[in-house]
Amino acid sequence: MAEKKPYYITTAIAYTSGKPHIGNTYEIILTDAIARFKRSQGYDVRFQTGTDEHGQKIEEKAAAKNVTPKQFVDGVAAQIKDIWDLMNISYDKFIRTTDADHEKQVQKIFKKLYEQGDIYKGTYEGMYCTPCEAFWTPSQLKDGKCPDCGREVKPAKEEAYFFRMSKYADRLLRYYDEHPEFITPVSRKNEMVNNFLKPGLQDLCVSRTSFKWGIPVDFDAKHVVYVWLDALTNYITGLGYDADGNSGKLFEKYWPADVHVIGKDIIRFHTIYWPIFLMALGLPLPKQVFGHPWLLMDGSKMSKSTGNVIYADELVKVFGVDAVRYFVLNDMPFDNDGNITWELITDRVNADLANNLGNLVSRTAAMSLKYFDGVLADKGAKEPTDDDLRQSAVALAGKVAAKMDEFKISDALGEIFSFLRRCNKYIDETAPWILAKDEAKKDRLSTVLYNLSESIVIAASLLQPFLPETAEKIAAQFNTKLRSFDELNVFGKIENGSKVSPTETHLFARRNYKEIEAQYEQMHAQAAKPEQQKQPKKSHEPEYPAEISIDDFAKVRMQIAKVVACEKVAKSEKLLKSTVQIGQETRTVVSGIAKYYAPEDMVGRKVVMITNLKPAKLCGIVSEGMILCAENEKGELRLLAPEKDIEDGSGIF
RNA sequence: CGCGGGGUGGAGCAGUUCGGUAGCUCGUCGGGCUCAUAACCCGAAGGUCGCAGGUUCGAAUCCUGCCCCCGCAACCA
Repeated sequence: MAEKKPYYITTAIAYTSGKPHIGNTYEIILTDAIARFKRSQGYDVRFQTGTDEHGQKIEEKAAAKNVTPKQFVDGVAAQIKDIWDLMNISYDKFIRTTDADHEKQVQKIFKKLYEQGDIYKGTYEGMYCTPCEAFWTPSQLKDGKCPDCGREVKPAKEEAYFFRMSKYADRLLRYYDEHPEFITPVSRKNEMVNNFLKPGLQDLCVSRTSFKWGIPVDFDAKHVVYVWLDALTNYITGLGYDADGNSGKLFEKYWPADVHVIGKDIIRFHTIYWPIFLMALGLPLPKQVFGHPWLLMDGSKMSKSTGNVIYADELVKVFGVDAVRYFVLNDMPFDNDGNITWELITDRVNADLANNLGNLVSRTAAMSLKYFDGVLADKGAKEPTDDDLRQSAVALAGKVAAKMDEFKISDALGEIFSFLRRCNKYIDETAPWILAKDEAKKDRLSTVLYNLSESIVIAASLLQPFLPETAEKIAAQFNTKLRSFDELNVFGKIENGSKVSPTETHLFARRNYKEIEAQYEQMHAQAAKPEQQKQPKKSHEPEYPAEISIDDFAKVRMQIAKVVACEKVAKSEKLLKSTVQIGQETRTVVSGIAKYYAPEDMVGRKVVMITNLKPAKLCGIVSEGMILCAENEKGELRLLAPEKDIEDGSGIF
């Protein structure tokens, strides 16, 4: 037997800052489908995923929850793993950047690069943006602010280690040229070249002293390794790479990776920094980096603060694992962002999975049982229409593989489902129920049902990478096994005399959207109803406790305030900065009402204000309170005002 | 001029690299069938391909200008 060809595929490791939503989960499903497909083609696949667990953000989140960073990431990593398992992900290795062997290797790699002169110690003098953990040169600043986040930066000097990126830039460009498939889709390549390589690569700062939750630089304890050097190397440490040259067998076998599947937002790290790190280590570069698009919720990016997050486990509760896998795989365009709504997924599941696939299986099985007690047999009673079906069936694997080679998952599924449609049509063409009425046509009827069953099993075998559970169920119903890829060019492998089992439950139930809506509401008793999503896209209903005590209410100090001056906050669409009089006191308050009130409308008004709210900085202005407004579903705002005039400073009870 | 993505029948998308009769799925309407999960099969209606110019025998596709949407970032006290 020929040696199986190795195939190493990875996802980006998930950042353990919180529970991943369906958009994050898409990546692992996508990678799983590719990995399973390659396995079915006979590759010796190794599929690695995992979690990225270091960094300042984690340190802060853990502190906020009063747990150690390690406790915090243990919790989130377990949650992530649960979701991966729920989604039936066939990973071979789940690496965590807090794994002892990974940490040790990162330290060794850092040291090695330092000793060979690729990493050097320097001082960073520049403008530091605390939230971004990033230094910027004066020329990089935008209006004197952080070009990344727009916030204030302050001059700072810090000892830091740097990586000599520029040294490798030419080699990298050459690699791009010699390997046109390296960055997929290609449209992203130009972005990298024009934005980062052509202007000249800056040396990259690869250590931090501003926080502790990271892998310590072992020869300089003040420093922790910059998170990208830590995270990216997971792809080799997970294979047992050793910087001293004692790498394990897995590494020898699987490196370089065949493909890193990642989100389009981190293409830069995977196509510039990662290859350069590898060059410095003297290792071959990954063959391909596939930057997939994002899954959007009803047209906008999912985020907790906008309240439009959908989680995989919720979807699974409603639709089942394979339906969710199918939806994200099928509805994601190749290089455009995809879109998910409860309505879209309902329609998709009904049309493709219940009507086309499920019903085909169910009607075929039902007829076999009804006419032949479930016994399948090719009686050789052929007719011309069979040829087209059989040809389509044996051609299918090749078509699917061609699409998969380009990572056009949706197109690959499209091939399979259009074949299933062909099968449904075949039933119409042959009209088995008419054949059944004529005893002389028994053999023809048997042949027709055999052809159908055979076609279904072929389709199911090809569906296995995408819908693993469903494919197994179909094979079980036809009392056969799913076929490997290279068995799919033959039509007629079901043994004569095999038996079909009755349909116990449908593969996929047809769902109506109202039902889904009700179920969703049940899960989210408090959250916005699906059909309301469209209007207040950005509004988010706070979750109120059922009741509060009078003491809770008494904590809020509200007073009448008089607006004495007001101006628009430059650089902001929504903010007004008002100066208000509250009795003797004057305060500044920033309010997000610019769309509904002009500054000149505000001056002279008496408004209701919370005066003991902790001051907060908005757009660099300290806001010392909150002006109360009513907000309707459309997000329109109306100021609250005393019904008759009353002195400013008056309390509200 | 911050960076990036996008605007194609009611919905979701393909087609744009290398110009040549505008395509798929869903929905709608009409018909057929009854094995099947109100399913399946056939047919039809429905598009000035964001707008305006230009190049060309010919533009969704190339060029110029403009409009709108979204993401990043900021932000709703």
